[in-house]
Amino acid sequence: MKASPSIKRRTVTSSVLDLLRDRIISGYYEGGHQIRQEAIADEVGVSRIPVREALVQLEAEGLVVIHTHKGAVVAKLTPEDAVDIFEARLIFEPFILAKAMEKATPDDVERVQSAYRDYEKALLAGESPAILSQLNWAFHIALSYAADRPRSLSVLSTLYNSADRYLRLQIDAKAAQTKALEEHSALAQYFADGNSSAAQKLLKKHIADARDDVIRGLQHRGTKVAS
Amino acid sequence: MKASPSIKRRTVTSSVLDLLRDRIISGYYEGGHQIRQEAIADEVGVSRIPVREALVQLEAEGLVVIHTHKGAVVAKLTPEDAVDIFEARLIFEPFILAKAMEKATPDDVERVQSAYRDYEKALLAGESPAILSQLNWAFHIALSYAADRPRSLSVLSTLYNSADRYLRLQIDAKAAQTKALEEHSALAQYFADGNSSAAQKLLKKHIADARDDVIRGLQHRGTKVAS
DNA sequence: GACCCGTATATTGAATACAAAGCCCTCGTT
DNA sequence: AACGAGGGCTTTGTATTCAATATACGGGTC
Repeated sequence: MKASPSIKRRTVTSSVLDLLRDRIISGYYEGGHQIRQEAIADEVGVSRIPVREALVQLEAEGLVVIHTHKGAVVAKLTPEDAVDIFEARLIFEPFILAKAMEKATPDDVERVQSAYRDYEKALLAGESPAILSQLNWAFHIALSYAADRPRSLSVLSTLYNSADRYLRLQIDAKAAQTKALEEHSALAQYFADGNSSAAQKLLKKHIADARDDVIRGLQHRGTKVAS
Repeated sequence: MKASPSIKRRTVTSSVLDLLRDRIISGYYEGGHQIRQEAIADEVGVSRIPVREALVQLEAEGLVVIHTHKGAVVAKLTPEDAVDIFEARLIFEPFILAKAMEKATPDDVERVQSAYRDYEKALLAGESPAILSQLNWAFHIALSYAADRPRSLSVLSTLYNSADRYLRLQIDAKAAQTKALEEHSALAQYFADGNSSAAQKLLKKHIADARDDVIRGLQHRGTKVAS
């Protein structure tokens, strides 16, 4: 089974899907925002059918909630939801990492190193949060790649997208990004050394810290986001 | 499998979704089976639109794979996929169980007991595999309910549906069901006693055994299913 | 003035109709 | 006979159109 998600030809539905997902994750659409099918359709210059299908997929990803005959609303960001997501990652990612490290080849090690360098380069270049987020995720993907577990990867990917929404509203994004870089450096080293237990431990801390930062941030914002 | 019975009004898409999901999980559609939109539409007496939307959701659940301009194919059952799914559950479910037990109230205990009795009753009554599977899942849901983690539950639910496909082709279903009943009994007891570590340990064994049974079964069937 | 109920409108759900891509078979060439 | 080009057929992707439902507004009643 060759996991090749890119073989899918570009379709209108997928374009709309990417557009909407990006707007939700980036915070352009805030939690509670109602997404009107026709508004999107008119804006992009397509019919409502691809928009509908994109929304269905977004609901499966947990980014929107669809109420029958009432339409799609961007999922709200709450502390409870953040804990739900980040702790799921907390349990899951180190497990996948362990599986990956069991089977990792030199190519896999190089993939991790490369992903690390890409992130570092982008951070130093002062790239946008969107770019950094993407490369951050690419690094985590690289860590998991060798596990060769499409299902688990899919679960992780969904969780990450939702987690990213919370990460994007960090107050001091710069500090978080720099901290991430340092931890990625160590993770990449442990990966290369085959030190699985150290890698897992650090990854857990990495995610737990992110969770705590997010929670703190949400409390700081008060009820503004919750409701 | 009725995730949200009361909230969402019954829609054609959801009916088709349930129908197709059921056919895939039950094995009526084998892995590799091509699902023609128009065939389903004609059979049910609806247009292709709801069928398409149902297929999109099924792809998100990992039950079908959609190739652009080529259509939907029922996901194949392979040993690698089974390991992927069952080990994801193996890591995830005990974690959710622990979270649930931290917060469980007497009502939650009663919910687990009730789910256990329902399964026992159905097994003794010689109910169909479909019914037993549903009640089996209902028991696991009951164990997780108190955790109050919708995201994690959703992940678990998806994993379980796919896992169920493998469980359904067990050679000796009766033996597995009886074994499950015994383990459920002990799990329910640990839950009631608040013995979290014992419960987690048993749940892990429960899932690991299921994984091993499934793998054995797949090997026994040889290449017939794999290809 | 508050509340209930019907109607009007906006928005989604589904069906029909049209466009485009993939597949398969034929036919011609070598 | 093997191979490749082309065309027709099948199936999916998208647009357009019609139907059903929820929300908002207004009139009537107490």
